Amino acid sequence: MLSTLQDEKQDPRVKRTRSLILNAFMEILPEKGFQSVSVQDITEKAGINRATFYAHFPDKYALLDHSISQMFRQEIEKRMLDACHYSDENLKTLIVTVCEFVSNANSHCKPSSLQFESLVEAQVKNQLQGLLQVWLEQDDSDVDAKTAATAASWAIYGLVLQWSHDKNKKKPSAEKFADQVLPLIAVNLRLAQPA
Amino acid sequence: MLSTLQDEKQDPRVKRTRSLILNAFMEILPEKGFQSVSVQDITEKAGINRATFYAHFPDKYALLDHSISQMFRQEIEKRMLDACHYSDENLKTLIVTVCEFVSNANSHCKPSSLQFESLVEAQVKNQLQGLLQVWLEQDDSDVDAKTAATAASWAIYGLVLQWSHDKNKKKPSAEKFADQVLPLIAVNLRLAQPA
DNA sequence: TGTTCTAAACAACAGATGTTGTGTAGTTTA
DNA sequence: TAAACTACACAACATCTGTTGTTTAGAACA
Repeated sequence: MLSTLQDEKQDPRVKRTRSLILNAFMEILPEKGFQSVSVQDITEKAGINRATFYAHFPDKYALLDHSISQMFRQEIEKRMLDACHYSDENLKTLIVTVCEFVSNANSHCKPSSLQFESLVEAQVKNQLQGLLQVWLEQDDSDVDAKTAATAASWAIYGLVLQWSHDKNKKKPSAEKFADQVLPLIAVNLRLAQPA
Repeated sequence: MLSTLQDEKQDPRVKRTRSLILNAFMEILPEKGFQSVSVQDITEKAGINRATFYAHFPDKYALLDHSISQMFRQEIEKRMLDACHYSDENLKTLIVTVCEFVSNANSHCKPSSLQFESLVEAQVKNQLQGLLQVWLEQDDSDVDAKTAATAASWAIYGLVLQWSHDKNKKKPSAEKFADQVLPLIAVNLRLAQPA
């Protein structure tokens, strides 16, 4: 399921234990939800001693943060968004990716909680911002890449969250939604002038 | 310091205890920082029993959320931003307000923590979004107020946060910063078309 | 293969959270 | 003004977190 991160030589026990923790966490999350899962729950499921958990992660929040980061990065890599340049088509794919990711995160972790959602948010926004900034810097335009990437990544996330919380029967598909908001985002990516 | 919220008839003990909690919290926060302050600390400072705290707030996070909400609302009301209409001038004032609020929050609560910052963020964004939506709905244009307010409030917060974390010697003042990002935000508030 | 190093198990502890039932005190009502 | 209602104090409890020192077991090294 979750592949190991570090390709360099690592003590096999460390890799094994870390993998046990991550796998146990991903199994238990849909059952219990993030808020009510405890470190004790996770370590029981993983079959390791609770004190060992703290050698790998400072707390369950760090574990969630790491898991989200890894999963979202996989979604980006799967679509090769990290290896392409800025275009409206790629921006649309990015927005759809975020839609799908947020929807999946919320439906596989019931009941959701504020802390869960804010960690998902922080992680996804961070990666969005990094990616958009790289895209813009490759583009050789005179836009302030950092400012543009910040405004756009935050706006994307805000809009996606609103879309994902939409209980309306007429809620558009992720594709249609992305088409609708694309102009709004694209203009941010063009308008930020260097100070 | 903190005024009571409920103007309707409320048991004086409830008001008194609540006020003790809020005041104690605001006193202890700059000393200890949010992360290391405990409910026990707060109730000791307030001179009430710990179990009583839970009759008023489910946890310290809810207490922080409530405090931020109230303080930010006061900042909005102080500048009468809740009683005016949308204009570039008022939008600029709003951005400056957020800058000042975020700067003050971060400097009066050292060491800051992720959870503190994400609660400040959630609360400020929420109020920003509400206010911008009201402004746009009053404006009688054909823009999708909700979408525009979402994109803009998130972009404002993202940009302000980046500004507030800027360690650069040449960091612009809040006023100058607001001038710089105003075009970026303003265009969001004009571009969201009804679906 | 034996030695050294490192990760994990284990038990125990202190501190904090969240809850509960009972008694006390303050407020409201008739 | 007494009775009824409600908020708070209090003590106790279970659960969880984070930490620590010691022992055991696995991995790396010579």
